[in-house]
Amino acid sequence: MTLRYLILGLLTERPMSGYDIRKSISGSMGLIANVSYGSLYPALHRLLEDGAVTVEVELQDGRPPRKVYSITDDGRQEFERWLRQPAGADQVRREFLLKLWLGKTLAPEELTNLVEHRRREVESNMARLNEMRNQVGDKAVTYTWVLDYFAEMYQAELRWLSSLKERLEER
Amino acid sequence: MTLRYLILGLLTERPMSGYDIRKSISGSMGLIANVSYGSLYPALHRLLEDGAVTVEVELQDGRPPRKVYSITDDGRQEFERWLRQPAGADQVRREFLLKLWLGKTLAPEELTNLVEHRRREVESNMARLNEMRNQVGDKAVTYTWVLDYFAEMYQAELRWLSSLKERLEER
DNA sequence: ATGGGCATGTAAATCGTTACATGATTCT
DNA sequence: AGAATCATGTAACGATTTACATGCCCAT
Repeated sequence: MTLRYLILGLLTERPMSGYDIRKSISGSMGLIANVSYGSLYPALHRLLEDGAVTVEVELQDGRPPRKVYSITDDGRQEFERWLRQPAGADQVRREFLLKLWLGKTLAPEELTNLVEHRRREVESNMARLNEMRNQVGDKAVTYTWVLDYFAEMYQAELRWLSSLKERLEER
Repeated sequence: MTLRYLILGLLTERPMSGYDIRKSISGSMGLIANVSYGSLYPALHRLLEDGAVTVEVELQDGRPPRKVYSITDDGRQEFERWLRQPAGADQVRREFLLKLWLGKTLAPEELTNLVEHRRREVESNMARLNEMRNQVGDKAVTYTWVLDYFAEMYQAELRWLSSLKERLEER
């Protein structure tokens, strides 16, 4: 259901095709959302049916036609209503934590592997985050705040991971 | 799919009924997982079909019979295999962040509301976490590690929230 | 008496991913 | 020559939530 509002939110900035939306999400918003066409296109059709968006087909030669969606007043209102409603609870699943939690039969070096693997992942996420920071461009302030959020989280996790590593080495 | 392994993991400790499993999860594991009966019972039936668990029915008077599930050797092996496989990517959705990200039309005080609301939630999560810490009992060490993880994360988020609040007050 | 705990389950609805289908153009 | 980009979509499958259905016991 949040995909609906994510789309509406993006369309408040400028009209876009499904393809554009996809690119936009996996680009700058890749950290908090990711979408496949299999969910995106049906969601757009649904929004159209509900009158929250309109389409205009742009014919191109040598390319499939682009269907450019624009948000309507109704859509804007729906989006603004959602924005002001209290946010739903987080839905988080970290398989890594589950394995750690249930991993009491793992040998110390297997635990170390698990932890090391995680560390590498967090570090690669952090690298990606820093790239984003270097190309902020004309994005809204709120964008930088969200980047800061992830920076804090990654740093905290790295701290935790290294203290965990120490405890594992002490045996 | 992780529900399958979560169940198996819990059953390595002791045989349990579906009801027990549910309680156990929403108790000590409430932070990383939550399960409804609508997914739990079918998952148990599936495990039984696959020979990963066995059942024994305990008749009780004045109560519905308990179906107590025990893990089989096959189930144990499957669980151990899963445990040693690299963990899948995190799946995280924080509606709060999405609203912040898209909230460029929100007035400063509306943003403040959003942030304050979030702070209260994080703090109540932290209180819940501290309760858990006080009743660790005979849980495995890995349990405390996971608790530490959440403590770090909550603290980091609170830091971020207060710096955000300051920036909002500066206008 | 009313709500919560005990205890099982099914059905419908929702949400999302993966894989498939198509096909031209441009970059390496 | 082959990969990536542009651009749309559907179908099958999988996971999960919510609501429904049932019914006794115990504490307030």
